[in-house]
Amino acid sequence: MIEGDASGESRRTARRGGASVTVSQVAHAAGVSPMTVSRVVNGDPRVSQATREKVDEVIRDLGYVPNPAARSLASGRQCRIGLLYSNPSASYLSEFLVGALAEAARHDAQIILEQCEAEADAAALVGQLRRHRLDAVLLPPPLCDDPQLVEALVGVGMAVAQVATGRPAEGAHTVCMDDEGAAAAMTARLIALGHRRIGFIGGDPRQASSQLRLTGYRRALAEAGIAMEAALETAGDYSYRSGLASCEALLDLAVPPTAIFAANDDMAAAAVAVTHRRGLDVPRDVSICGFDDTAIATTIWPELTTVRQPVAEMARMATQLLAGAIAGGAEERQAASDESVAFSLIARDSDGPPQRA
Amino acid sequence: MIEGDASGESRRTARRGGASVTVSQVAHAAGVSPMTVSRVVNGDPRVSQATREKVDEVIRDLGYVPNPAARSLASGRQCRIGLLYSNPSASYLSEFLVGALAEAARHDAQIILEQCEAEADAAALVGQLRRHRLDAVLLPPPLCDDPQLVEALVGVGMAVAQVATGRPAEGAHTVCMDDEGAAAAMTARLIALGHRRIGFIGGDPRQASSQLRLTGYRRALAEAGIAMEAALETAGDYSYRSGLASCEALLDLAVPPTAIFAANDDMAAAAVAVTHRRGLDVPRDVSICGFDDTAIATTIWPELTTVRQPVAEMARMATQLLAGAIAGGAEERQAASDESVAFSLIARDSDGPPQRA
DNA sequence: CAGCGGCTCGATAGCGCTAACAATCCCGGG
DNA sequence: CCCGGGATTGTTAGCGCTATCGAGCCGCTG
Repeated sequence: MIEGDASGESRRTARRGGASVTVSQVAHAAGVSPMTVSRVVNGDPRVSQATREKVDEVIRDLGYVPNPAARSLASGRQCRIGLLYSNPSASYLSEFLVGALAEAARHDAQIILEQCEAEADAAALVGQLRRHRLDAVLLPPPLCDDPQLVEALVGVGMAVAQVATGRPAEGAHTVCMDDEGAAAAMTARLIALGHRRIGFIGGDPRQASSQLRLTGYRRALAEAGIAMEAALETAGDYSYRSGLASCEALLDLAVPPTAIFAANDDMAAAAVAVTHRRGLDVPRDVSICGFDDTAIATTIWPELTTVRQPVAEMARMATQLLAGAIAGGAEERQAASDESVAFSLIARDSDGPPQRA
Repeated sequence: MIEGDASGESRRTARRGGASVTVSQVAHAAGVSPMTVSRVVNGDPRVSQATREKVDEVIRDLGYVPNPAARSLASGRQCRIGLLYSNPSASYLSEFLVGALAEAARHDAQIILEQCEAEADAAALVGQLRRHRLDAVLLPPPLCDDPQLVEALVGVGMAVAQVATGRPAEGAHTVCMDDEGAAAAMTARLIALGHRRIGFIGGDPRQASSQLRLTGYRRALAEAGIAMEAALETAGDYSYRSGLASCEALLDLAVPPTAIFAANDDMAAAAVAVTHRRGLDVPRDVSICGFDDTAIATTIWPELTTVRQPVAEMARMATQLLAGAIAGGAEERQAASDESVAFSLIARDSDGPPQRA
């Protein structure tokens, strides 16, 4: 009897830990019904300006925050997004996760990580996903390039977003960057700096991006009227080790290139290491450019001139697409959208004009 | 009459998209009450073996999966864990996230990323966290070493887990690795290989781990009866750039060290680069060891011998601690536990016995 | 054989929120 | 002055699950 409403409140908090404010409390304080509060919170347009302001004020005063569990239970709309990954580089995954999680928080969506081997049986995988009650799936490379997997996922009615894929699938959302254009732009940059012999270190041929980047490189050369030379195109696989070997081969040429463009930063970093070991300076003797703008690009010295692939932004967009698709229901899910993000060239310290021999 | 409950089902799915199986359906099919199904699902011991088996079977047949939203609404226990990060390295964050998310999925907990500047006002931050309805906070380095922040968080009754902190706070859970012991072990390894002059590249003095690693290095030297030498201890700040400078200084000594132990992998990678650029071989001329086993350790060549800090595992444990604390309620939250994980030495190709001069 | 405690299990009543529909109000036209 | 219709707000009834309490049942003691 010491506190008037203690019994009511203690009863409520008996089960729960936090004494959280509910719609009813807000409604009572604002002199409206809980439904109206709900409408205000959800931005329903059919609420008068006056009411909206009053409710908003009470919400602020009381520090009301909607309970997401109750919300998704009542509305029947929930949002669990699986992120299937196999073995992308740590920095890629990290940036991807940051983007996806940031957007997920805005939609009260949950991101569920799902490790998955590339060779896994698609059917078994789908079963696993259902067991986790996933409504949508985020597919970063290289998984996004597996047509069987994507098809199986779309087949069971899941919203699917392929990020940075080279093989857009029917019914799946895609968020891509113009890899070819970016590679062409970087090559053109080197040409503009005065380079005529530009070596290229290719990526893993099993990933679609590799081909696109090579094509971009060739296109830029062609547009500048520079003859292609097979010896200047070496085959890597996106690993540092392969970059080492490729760069050695390039520098061993009778007439070595004055610039090397690697299809990712790891290989570019390897090229820098090889070049240094040979007593050459970067960029004075050899210009070296990378691709992706991953952590290693700014870790090593000199910092790499590279193409910035906005991974976080792409993950964010993909997540948004999925959240929208889930909220919109089956109809909108059909209208899979293809978004594209802009790349940008990040000029740092690893390239410059060729040495005047 | 072909399907008895067809009408009921269609009515139910009118609102919702997915025709998900509910407890009631399972209960009906198993001939028990919904409550009993709930008990089985939650592993309540007060259910007879026979009933449990029957229900389990039906659950499997129907593919029932509990609805997490309903569950957390009904039980009042929800689990939103904030992950405050400032600017850790991408690979660290990535591994951390993977561990945390994996464990979070097991507890139906949600991880919410919260970017946060180190200088941010603790009070303002706490408000922000409440707005996101966080129940617990995961604090990776370097944020975990901010006493004000931790205190403020614990003060408002949030469960807090400091990961890899050097400053355990009252009332916070901690998950740590024995940095000092690991540094000592690595140093001892180099000594065992025959090295007597071992250079050390220190980390950012503002982070607690730096001091611990330096202490471990010194302890191992002392235990081996090797005199310490100030010139062999250089000051870095965990960045590649600082590793470059420190390594140059070390190799410029009148009698350069035969081995270099860097307090993290980035600086060790820089040391490898400098050594190579001087025309020296690693490990033949200089052994180089790192710390953390981040991506760069296996990216560069030779791959670094380093200390593996099980970041994912630590994040996993921290998340588990938090999930437990939230589920347990206020009483258990008091009993903040301090877990410790084992480090391990990863021997790769960057170290070996000193050259017989 | 009444009575008691332990073991299972079911009925009830919400958790906080929102769809769907009902009610109300205000306005101008008939 | 009454009525239809748009704009605004309230009422009802759950969403799927679980906390709580009580009912039924057993074997046991006195």
